[in-house]
Amino acid sequence: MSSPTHSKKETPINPFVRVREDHATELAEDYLELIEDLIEQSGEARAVDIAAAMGVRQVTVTKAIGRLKRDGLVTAAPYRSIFLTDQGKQIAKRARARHHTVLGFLVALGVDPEVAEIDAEGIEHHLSPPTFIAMQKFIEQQPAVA
Amino acid sequence: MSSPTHSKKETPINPFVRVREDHATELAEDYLELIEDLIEQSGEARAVDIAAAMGVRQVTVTKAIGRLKRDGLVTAAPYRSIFLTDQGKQIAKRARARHHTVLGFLVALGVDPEVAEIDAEGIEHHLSPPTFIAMQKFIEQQPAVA
DNA sequence: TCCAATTTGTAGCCTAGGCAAACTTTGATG
DNA sequence: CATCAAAGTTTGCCTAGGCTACAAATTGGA
Repeated sequence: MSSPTHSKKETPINPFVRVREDHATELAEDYLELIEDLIEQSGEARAVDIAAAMGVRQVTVTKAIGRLKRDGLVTAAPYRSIFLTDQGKQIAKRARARHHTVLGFLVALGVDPEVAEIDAEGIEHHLSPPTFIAMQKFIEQQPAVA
Repeated sequence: MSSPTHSKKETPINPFVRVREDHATELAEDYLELIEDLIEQSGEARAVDIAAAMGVRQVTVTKAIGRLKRDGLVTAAPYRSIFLTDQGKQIAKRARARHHTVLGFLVALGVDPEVAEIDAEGIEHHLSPPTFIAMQKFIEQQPAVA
């Protein structure tokens, strides 16, 4: 059962390597999703609100925004609020869809929504497409939760 | 500002804070579980094998082992192989049980075992007890997967 | 026994992501 | 329009967790 060399982009064979790669993008996704939420809810994304939501100090947000800017995911002028670039919006949208699915899945599994919300945040960045699809199928097949 | 900080700490921690805390212990758990595996499989845990399994350089293993030593989870003399302390064994045992359950759950969900193995590594560190129990129940209720 | 390959350790460097303290900018209010 | 609190930034520090390059110890084979 050696590999039939299906020319797909190589997914890391090593699970630990995969996890390390996931971690590298995970915080960025959380920030982007949060920024989009704040803009929708309150019209703008301010560092003070991001810090409160993330449970970190403002200075930590400043540094994180700097990285997001460097990577072309947000735009931000000093002392002004933060905006997503198109690329940032795309990532935020995918992150939100994934979060929504994982949350729905956990609830369908019977997990309390509050607990599901917390756990979803942890696991949503570590799902390969097949697992994601399996969760979606499970939600669809689920009879009304009694 | 009027509220004098109702100082709760146990439950409703911010999901992002929870994830940060999980990340702090996650690598240690992976190392401990791996070390135990290596000891069982080959009689001893050597840095070179740990490095290969984790997908990192040996120097990275040396540093990680140093942290585990500092935290009382392993013992290791220079140029000798690595052993788990009782506390380390306990953590490894719990980690392995969790891994096994998550893997079984994903497979029961219909995910291909190879994919499940990779995804399990990512998500097993982010499950609260209720979610864990829900997964166990799901496995039990599952009819034999044909 | 001795030597060379393997393995482990050390030194030094890097980025991410945290923090506190001090400073600057903004904007609301008299 | 002066002031001042809130918000944001800068500086400097820390740990975790990666890396390369090199040094030292161990071990197996001739």
